[in-house]
Amino acid sequence: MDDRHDDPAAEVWQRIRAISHNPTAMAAFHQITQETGLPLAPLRALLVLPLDEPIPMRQLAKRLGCDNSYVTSLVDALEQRGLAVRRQHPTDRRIKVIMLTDEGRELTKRAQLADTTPPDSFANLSPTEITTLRDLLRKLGPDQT
Amino acid sequence: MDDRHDDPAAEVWQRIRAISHNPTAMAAFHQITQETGLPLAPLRALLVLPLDEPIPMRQLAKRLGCDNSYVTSLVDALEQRGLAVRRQHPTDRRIKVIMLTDEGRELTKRAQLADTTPPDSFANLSPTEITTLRDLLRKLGPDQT
DNA sequence: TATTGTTATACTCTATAACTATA
DNA sequence: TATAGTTATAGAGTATAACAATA
Repeated sequence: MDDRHDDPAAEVWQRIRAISHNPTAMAAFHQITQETGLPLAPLRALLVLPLDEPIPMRQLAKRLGCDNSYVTSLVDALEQRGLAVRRQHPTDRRIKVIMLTDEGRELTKRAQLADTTPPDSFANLSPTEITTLRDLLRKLGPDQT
Repeated sequence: MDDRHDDPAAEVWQRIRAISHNPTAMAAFHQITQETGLPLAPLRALLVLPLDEPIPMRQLAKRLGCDNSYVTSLVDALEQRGLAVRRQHPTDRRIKVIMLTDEGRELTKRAQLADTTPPDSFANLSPTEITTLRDLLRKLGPDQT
């Protein structure tokens, strides 16, 4: 009657995507965008910004896997809201480094927590089941150093 | 040294998202967009279109979980490329039904295959491991009738 | 000459509001 | 009056190409 789950591998694949796209999984994140008015993309940019150490724009582009020109607008959005500032690189004057403000640091920590906290349904699994699941997922790689 | 995996649940959560966003997982899909020039969103729309039975625009909007006005542009894109056609509903003249063409049907089947085929790394798991994984993921819901 | 960042531009994705035709 | 679809518009996300300043 239900032919979607004939193939266990297909069901696994479908479920992995369903869980990761689960709206409740992104709820905390969207909550932040509501409160701050900061769009999702700049908020994500915060996740790859070091809390303490300034990094060049170019480095941010590499971490986000996006174009340099797009980083300009991303950092514009952060700077407009006082979450980050651009500074001159001490030796190479072509480079601008981006650095979180205190406010930006607080928001970043909050975003990181929202980003790494598993959905509530994880409570349905025992610790043993979680480690079994972890070991199986490790085999699906990619290796995460 | 590596403090990302202290918490097994956090690692599971991270890996679930990493696997589902794996670029190679979307490669077949992007391959189709390259070949056909059809953007990603209209291609996804094909996935929820029945192969044989025409459905109203409104129904398509519901299946995609998007606004009616957006369906208009989605179907425009499909129609411009000869993948689907609009027809009058036989009894209610407000309604337009959308129906796949032969070409659209072929592309849809190809897209469905690309969408449901698990990544190659699934070969790293034995059939037993796959079913174990499936059972654990079922507990993470949501229930999928 | 090569590199860093910015600007201008354009395309995709998607929603809201106003509108037309039909029920 | 309510419903189906369309149009106009706008904002978010993102890239390419041309450009300025610096190395």
